[in-house]
Amino acid sequence: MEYKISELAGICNVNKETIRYYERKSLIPKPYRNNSGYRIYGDSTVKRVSFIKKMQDLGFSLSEIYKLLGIVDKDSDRCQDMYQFVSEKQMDVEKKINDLKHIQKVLSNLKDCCPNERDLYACPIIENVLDDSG
Amino acid sequence: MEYKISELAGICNVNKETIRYYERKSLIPKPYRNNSGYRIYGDSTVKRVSFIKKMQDLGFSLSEIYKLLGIVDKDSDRCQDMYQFVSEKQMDVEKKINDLKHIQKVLSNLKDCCPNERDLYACPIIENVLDDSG
DNA sequence: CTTGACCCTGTACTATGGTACAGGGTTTAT
DNA sequence: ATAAACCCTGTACCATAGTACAGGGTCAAG
Repeated sequence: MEYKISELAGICNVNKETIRYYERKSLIPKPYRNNSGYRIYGDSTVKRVSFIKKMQDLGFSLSEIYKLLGIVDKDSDRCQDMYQFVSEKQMDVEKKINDLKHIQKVLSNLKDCCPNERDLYACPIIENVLDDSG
Repeated sequence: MEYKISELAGICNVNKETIRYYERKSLIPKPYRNNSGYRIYGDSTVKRVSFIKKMQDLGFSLSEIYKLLGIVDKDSDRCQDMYQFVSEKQMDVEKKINDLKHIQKVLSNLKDCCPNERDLYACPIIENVLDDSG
């Protein structure tokens, strides 16, 4: 399948300016241009933009994602120190999961303890986040 | 205990400009000032700044944190719609944990499959992130 | 054959979350 | 009593991740 920029943007649920921005930042390859100079994308770019968005949601920065995409692109420069980079990310992700589980408990307590919307501001539970977060 | 701005910043491991920035943004209360106009903080601010940093690491924005702190401050304005806000955040957090678990698997596969650092850029596993991320 | 919906480039602007001065006062150690 | 190491305000600047707009070309329908 072939897509013009707005179609790609629509499928990936991003602004088309974002697509051009990713191109400037070399996060996606320079696409084929038709006779009018329009950018024409294939399915691999759909996947790639979706991947970028996914990773971003999970707290990876665009420069980290750029590095990870070095593997996809088989770019030996960007793959320098990739092993260590992946190891560090593993630890980050581990920690993030644990912290999020804690937050999950706190949010859940927050609701259980104050089922009445009006009472929330007096709820003592939020203090636990502070107490446990050190 | 009482702390001057640099002490607070040191304990919380943030820049002292960040502390003043949080004050401007009303994320921390305006502190007591001594005779020289110096900001003097107590332990509650240590907790509060730590909480802010913790939540930030977990993907909450400062404006979301501001809202959550409305409970601590018993501010009925900021607590408007808090119940719904917390419910939404619960779902976000749930989703984030699941996605991070997936990333964890991918990162782990990435290392297992290519124990030689030089081979990483040829590793086929990263494609899975793309394939599974839709 | 023109109107509207696209596309292009280039540049400027935005929000978020800080960070870095400049220009001045205070405190502390020698 | 003076230098180093703090503190103050105010403003400017930075990176990240976009978003908007000006000024112009292209294409498809009526």
